[in-house]
Amino acid sequence: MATLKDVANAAGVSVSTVSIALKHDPRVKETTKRKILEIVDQLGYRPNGIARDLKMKSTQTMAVLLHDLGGPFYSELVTGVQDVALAYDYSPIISCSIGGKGVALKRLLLENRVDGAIILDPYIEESFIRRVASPSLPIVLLDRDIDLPYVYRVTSDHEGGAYEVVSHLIEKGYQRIAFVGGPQRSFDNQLRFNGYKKAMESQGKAVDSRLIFAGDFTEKSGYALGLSLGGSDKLPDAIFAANDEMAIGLLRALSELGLKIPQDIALAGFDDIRLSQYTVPKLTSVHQPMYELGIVATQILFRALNGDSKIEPVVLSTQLMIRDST
Amino acid sequence: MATLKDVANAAGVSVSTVSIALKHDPRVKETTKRKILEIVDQLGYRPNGIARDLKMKSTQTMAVLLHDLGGPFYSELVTGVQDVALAYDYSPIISCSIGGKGVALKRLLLENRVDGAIILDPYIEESFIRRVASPSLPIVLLDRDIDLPYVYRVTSDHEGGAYEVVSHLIEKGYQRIAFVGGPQRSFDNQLRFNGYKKAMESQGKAVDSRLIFAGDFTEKSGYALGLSLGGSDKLPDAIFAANDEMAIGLLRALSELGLKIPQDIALAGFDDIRLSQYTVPKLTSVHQPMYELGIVATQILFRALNGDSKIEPVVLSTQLMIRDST
DNA sequence: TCCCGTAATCGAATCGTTTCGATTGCGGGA
DNA sequence: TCCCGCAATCGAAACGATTCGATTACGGGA
Repeated sequence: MATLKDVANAAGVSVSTVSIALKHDPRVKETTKRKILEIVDQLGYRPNGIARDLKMKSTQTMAVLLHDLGGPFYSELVTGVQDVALAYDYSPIISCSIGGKGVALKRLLLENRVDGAIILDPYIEESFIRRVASPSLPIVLLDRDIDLPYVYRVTSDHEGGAYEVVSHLIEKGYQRIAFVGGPQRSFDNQLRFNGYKKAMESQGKAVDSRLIFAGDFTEKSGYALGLSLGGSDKLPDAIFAANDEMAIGLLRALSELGLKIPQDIALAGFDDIRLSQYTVPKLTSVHQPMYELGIVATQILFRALNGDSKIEPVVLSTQLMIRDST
Repeated sequence: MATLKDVANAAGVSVSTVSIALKHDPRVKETTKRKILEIVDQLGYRPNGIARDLKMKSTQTMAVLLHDLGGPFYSELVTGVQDVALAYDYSPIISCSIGGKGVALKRLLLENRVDGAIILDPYIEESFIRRVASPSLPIVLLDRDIDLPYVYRVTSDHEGGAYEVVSHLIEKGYQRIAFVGGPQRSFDNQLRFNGYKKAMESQGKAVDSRLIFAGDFTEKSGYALGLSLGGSDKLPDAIFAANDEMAIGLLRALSELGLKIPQDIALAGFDDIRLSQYTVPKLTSVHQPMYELGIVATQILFRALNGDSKIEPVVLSTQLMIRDST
C-alpha cells in the first residue's frame, strides 16, 4: 500500500508538500499539484485514516450503541442520527452489544476509537458508562435516567404517553383498567407505570394492585398472562400493556379464549410497532418519535463535543394512536 | 489522557517495559508489574487503540454494511456475524449507507479503518467495491452476483425458494399463477423470477407475460397493483409476490375489494418477515437462513483474511413456510 | 578472579500522517 | 548592486503504541 512518502519520492517533492497538496492548499503551485495528483492516481495511493486519526486526535466518528437490531425503531433512530452527523461531517457507526461480551464496546469507547457515543441499551452498566464518559468522549443516553458528568439524556415522554392512553381508556368508559408491565428495573417501564398511576388517580380511581401484572416485554410473556387472565373470574374490562409486544401476546391469548376485543375487553399497547397496524383488531398504541430522538441526541452530542457542558435532559412528546382495539 | 509514557515516567521504568508488562509478559518482574498496574489505575491510563492499530496494521474490526436497518433480517444476520467474529477476537461494526452519501463507506473502507467487510446492500456500486477490495481488505458480498478478485459471495437460494413455493401453488391446483416482481435490476428479484419460470415450465405451463407484474418491493406498490389487478376482468387464481412487503400490500388491496384469500385467490410471498405470521390470513412465504448467512459470510471473511483466496460462492437453502394464504 | 549465561530492563526505530518553523530562489525597488 | 518580501517547498517533531536488538546486574562455575 502506497504511502505519502512513496508519492513524495515519485514526485520528487517532500512529504509535507504532498500532504498539503492533497488538501488543495493554495500554497502549492498548480503544476506540482497536478503532477502529485497524477502520481497519486498511478500508485493508487489512499490516505491512511488511522495515521490521520492518531495525529489529529479525532476520528470524526461517533458510535451508536444498541442492544440488538431487532427493535422496530432503530432504523428511524439511526436515520435521525445520520442526518445530523452528516452535517458535521461525522460518520456514525453502529454496534450491538448483544452476545458480544462487551469486547466491541471496549474497543470503541475505551480505546479512543470514537469521539462520542449515543447509547440506547438498558444492559450497558452504569459503572461502564461512568468510566468512559469524559470531556473528550461525551455520551448521550437514551431512555435512561443516570446523572453523570459528560452524560446527557434524551427520552421519550413515556409517562405522558401512558397517561394519555390510560386517560383515553377512562374516557371511553372503561372502569377496571389493568396494567401489564415489563421488567421492574426497566426505566421505561417504571415511567409508563407512573403514567398509568397518575391517570388513574387523576380520575379518582385508586390503583388496585390486583390489576397490576408483570411480564418481561416479550410477546410470550403477554401470551402467558393473557391465558391466565382470561381464565380468571375477575377479568378487567381494559388492559394497558407497557409495550406492543406484550399487547400482541395478550391479544392472541384473549382471542383464542374467545373474548372479543374491544367489546369484552379493550387493549392498548406502547411503542406503535409496525405490527400493531396489522393485528386484528388493530392495536391502539403510543408512538415514540424515534427519528426526532436521533436528531436531538446527535445535536446534543455535538454541542457537548464543542465544549457545551450545560445541557439539560430533553423529553420528547409521544403521540397517541387510537385504533380498533379500544 | 495519560499515555504509556506518563505511566513509564511515574513508575520510573521505560515505555517498553510498561508496554509488555500490560500484556502480562513473564519477562517483567512481578513486583515491577504490580507497581505499573497500580500507576495505570491511579492515572486512569487507557491504551490508545488508534496508535496500536497504526503500529499493528490491523484493526481487529470488520464492517457490516447494510442499506438501512429496517429490514426484518438484519438482526439475525448480525447475530450470526457476531458469533463468529467473537471467536476470532474481532468486532463487527455496522454502517448504513442510506442517506449517508457514502462518506461513512469511504471512511471505513478506503481509509483502512477495518480489516474486511460484509456487504448486504444492492446500492453500493460495483466500481466502488472493485476499488476497495484487496488482499488486505477482503469483501464478502451477500445476495449479489459480482465476480471480482478478493470479493467472495454468499447468497440464499432465491431461485430454489421461488421454485419451491410456485411448485407448491401448482400442486395445490392453481392454474393461472401471477408473478409480482421487484425492481428489475435487483439480483434477488431476477433469481426469484427464474425460480418462478422454471417451476412453471417444469409443469408444462408457459410463462404468460400478461401474468407478470412489476412493483418495487414496497408494500405500497403491492397495494397499488392489488387494486388494479383486483379490478381487472382476468384475475389470476394465485399470486407469487417476490417479497412479503408486496404480498402484504396485495393482501390488503384484495381484501378491501372483497376477495377471499385463498378461496378466490391464493397469495404467497418471500422473506418470511415477522408480519407474515400476523396477517389475516397468515401468509405463505419463503424463509431465508439469515443467521447462517451471517455465520458463513464471516467464516469466509476470515478464511480470506488468512490468505485463502480460493473460495467458491456459497448458496444457502431456504425454507418454505406454508400458511393459510395458499 | 574471571567469564558467561540469564533475568530484567532499556533505547530507538517504526507505523503514516499533519503542521510549524525554517529555507530557497526569484523579481522588484532603491 | 544590494536587500527585502513573497511564493514555493522542505525538514523535523509529534501523535502513542510495539518490538527488536542492545545493555546492565548478578550469581555460579571453573
